[in-house]
Amino acid sequence: MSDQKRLFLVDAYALIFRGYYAFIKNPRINSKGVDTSAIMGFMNSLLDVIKRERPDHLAVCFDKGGSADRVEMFEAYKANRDETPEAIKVAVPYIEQILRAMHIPIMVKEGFEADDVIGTLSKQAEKEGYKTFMVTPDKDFAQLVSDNIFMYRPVFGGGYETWGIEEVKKKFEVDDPLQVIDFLGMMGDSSDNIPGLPGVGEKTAKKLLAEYGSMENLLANTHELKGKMKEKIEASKELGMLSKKLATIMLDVPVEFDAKDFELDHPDIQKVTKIFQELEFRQLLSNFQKTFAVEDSSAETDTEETPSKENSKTPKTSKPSAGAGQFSLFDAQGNEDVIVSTQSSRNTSETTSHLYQSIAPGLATKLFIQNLMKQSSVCFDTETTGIDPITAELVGIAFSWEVGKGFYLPFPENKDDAQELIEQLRPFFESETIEKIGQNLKYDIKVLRKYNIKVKGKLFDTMLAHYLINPDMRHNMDVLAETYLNYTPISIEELIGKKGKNQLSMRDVPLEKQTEYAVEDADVTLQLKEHFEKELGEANTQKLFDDIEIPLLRVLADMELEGIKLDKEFLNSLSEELDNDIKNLETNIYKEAGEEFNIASPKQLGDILFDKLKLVDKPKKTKTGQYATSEDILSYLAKDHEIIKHILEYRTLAKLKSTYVDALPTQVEASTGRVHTDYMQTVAATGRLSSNNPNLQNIPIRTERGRQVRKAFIPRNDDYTLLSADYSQIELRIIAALSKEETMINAFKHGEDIHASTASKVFNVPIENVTREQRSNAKTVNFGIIYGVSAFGLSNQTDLSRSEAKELIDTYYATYPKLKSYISEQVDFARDHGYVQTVLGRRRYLKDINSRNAVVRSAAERNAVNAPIQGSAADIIKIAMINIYNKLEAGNYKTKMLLQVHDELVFDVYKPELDTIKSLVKMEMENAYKLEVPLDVDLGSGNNWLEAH
DNA sequence: TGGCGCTCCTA
DNA sequence: GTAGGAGCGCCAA
Repeated sequence: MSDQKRLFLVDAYALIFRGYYAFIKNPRINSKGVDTSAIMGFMNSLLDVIKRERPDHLAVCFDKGGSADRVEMFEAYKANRDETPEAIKVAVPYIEQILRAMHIPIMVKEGFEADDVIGTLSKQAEKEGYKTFMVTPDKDFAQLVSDNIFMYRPVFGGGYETWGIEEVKKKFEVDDPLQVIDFLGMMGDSSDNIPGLPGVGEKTAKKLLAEYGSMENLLANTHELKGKMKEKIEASKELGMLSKKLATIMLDVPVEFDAKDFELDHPDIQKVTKIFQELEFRQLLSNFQKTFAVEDSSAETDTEETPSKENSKTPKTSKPSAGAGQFSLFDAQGNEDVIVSTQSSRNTSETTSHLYQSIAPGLATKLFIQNLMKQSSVCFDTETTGIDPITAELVGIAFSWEVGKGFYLPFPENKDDAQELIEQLRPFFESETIEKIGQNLKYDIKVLRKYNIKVKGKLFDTMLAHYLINPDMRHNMDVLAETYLNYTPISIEELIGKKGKNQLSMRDVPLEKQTEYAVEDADVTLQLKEHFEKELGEANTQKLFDDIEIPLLRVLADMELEGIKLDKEFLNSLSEELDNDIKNLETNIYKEAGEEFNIASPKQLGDILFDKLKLVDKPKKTKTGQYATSEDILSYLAKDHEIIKHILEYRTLAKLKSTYVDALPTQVEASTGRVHTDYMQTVAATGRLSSNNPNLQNIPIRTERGRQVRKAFIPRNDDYTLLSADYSQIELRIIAALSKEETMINAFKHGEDIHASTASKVFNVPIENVTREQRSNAKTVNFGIIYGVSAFGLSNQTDLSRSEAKELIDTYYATYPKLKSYISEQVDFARDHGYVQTVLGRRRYLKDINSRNAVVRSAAERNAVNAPIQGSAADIIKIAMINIYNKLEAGNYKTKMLLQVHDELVFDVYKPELDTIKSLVKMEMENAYKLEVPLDVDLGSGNNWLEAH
């Protein structure tokens, strides 16, 4: 950096609002009931800027009395801004007080906005040779950017970005920062009540700006525009010029830049401390003291007066220059071989006594591990730098084996040192005899696997336990602790802040806090385990837990870490093709509609189709009062209107492009070059898995165009091939077996086409004479049964009328009488017991089964029918997965299991192993569970997922 | 910036 | 009629 002097001008209200909204979900209320969110948010940002940048000159600018000039120009200007929230009103006097105590000048000018004050000051400072940084998130300021004036913007996820001329040009697609005024004038700004040109949003504004360069030039050439846009803009020329004026920041405010006055001075630490204590800002106070520690010796005196523990532990030698609030993880210098007790009680819950200790490196760690190895059952919890286990690094591990007590082992940031430490723990994690307890162990296992540690021995996962005990509830630790232990753990947000704005990494949290948080989690998890252990036995789900969910956890961890290879180039070319077609459709649709609009907006689309084009007399509406434009409604109209056909195709292609073709390549993990989905083992109430980030269980297959996406999923290299194995009609087989419906069982035993067989019986024709339509209707009823049919639903799904549908269902039940009685037995069972269960005893509780509300009750009854079927199918494939996994491990195969899609498994097969694997997989899947109906598995292999099908 | 509604993809 | 996840538009806090 040059020795040019640097001036920082802070936009007070913008940062206050930002701070306030950052805490909107759980506002900071102190013991006196004052909402301090806004003050805290603002002070955090201010200290952050000072700490990072150490400015020579600094001032904070406020608005006062709104802009008289602007209000005169446009009466609606800022008129219908919402009432300022109470917390912000309270905040301002406090902030002014603090700023005065910090000796930071406050700039306000009656009748001017902070924008104008900052604009004027920065131009003045520029003339005097300063570099000015405008601290604000507000994009309006971009118009002021020059060679010596920059925006200093807090960004999503923490940190700041500096916008110079180049950045502004790029962001706004302009040639000169001054054009930002034209841009804002065209687009408008609802929060500032700048009206903008009607129908012009961000995209159009950029387009117009690129073409015309300025508002004036655009308005002078409106004859070149066409269609609706031409009309609208021509009618709004005055509004356009007005908007531009409103967006212009004034540079002639009567304020004076005074270099001396703006110099960043030593704060009056005592005064600031007093205010912070009054507000109960402990963390902020210690942060403040650290920031100014070197410059003012009174900081140390003050520190001792502070009652808070973390402050008394603030290392007095730590210089701010050492980095952004970094705390050495091993700050127990001089006695590093001793176990250091950090805190012995929580500030918030005095009712709970506990002893949480952090372990220093060296001898203390050795002694700790010796002790650890003597335990028979230990709860542990890893703390990492992020939530994605593939990129996250260990920050520490908490251990607990006695309620109320526990230890925290911090990990060094250096990779080699971290590996060295984890090696010391290897005997523990790989011990077959020590039981490991955790909440969501799949995560910890994946993290540890990256350090080349395979967790062995018995496992107890409290999240999985609770999933079996009560699948309909949520299973995160905070909820469980509150429900079962009547205890509220420290929230992660308290530690690292809300996600997004300035969220810290666990590594930035002081060791004492890490210890409290991490060990508390381990302690709570241990207590939950004791609780759930009993309940598992009572619910008779112990076997399901021990034999299915726990073993499956390791299987899933491996599948997720493995990931699947994606052909990015292929998707890119697919994207281009789609883009082409979408653009063509767009042109056609606009032509047919007579104007341009956002086809992706159901609202706008509905207005065009039904208000403007009046395609239907009485259009259907959704419950929110919009016109319904869903696929089934539109396809009904498609034969009469060309535009509908185009819209439907547009939607299909746009969806395909945005959800799959464009999204998937961005989900490829850089370090592995593969996509790693995350299987959720505890969300589906029926026992199924779900998949996300990305969801690989909903990759298109039904349409020709859509299924192309599957070609992008490929084997790891030429030595491998993809194998897909899927259960044929597993749910129908299950219902046939459970209901003991002989007719259906026999059809399966004879390998008949089940839908044709059903049609033949229901319509009373020989199976070879079944028509396509008959088969299709039979198929719909077959599926309907699984979902809990109604005549209404069936008639909606087919061309049949309500009464025809009812007749079909009646005949169906007459053909399969046992099926009918099975269904009523399930409902009766649910009424009597309050739950239904799968073949393995997985329960789903149905609290609404006896509801007096018929709609609610019917829904529960459908669940009573469907849950055991869907759930049993889930049970069966889970067994198959575990068995296959074990065989693959035992046989040391190179083949890996990659994906599960409810009734399908996908493998990356080493070609020489293909035949063996095929029969192994088929064998394990078909024999995973014995039913009276044979299970049948179809296999396919190929160079991509589509070919494998 | 977050949540909700709508739509659409899967088994 | 069952079970999910995700992208987009839109509006509010």
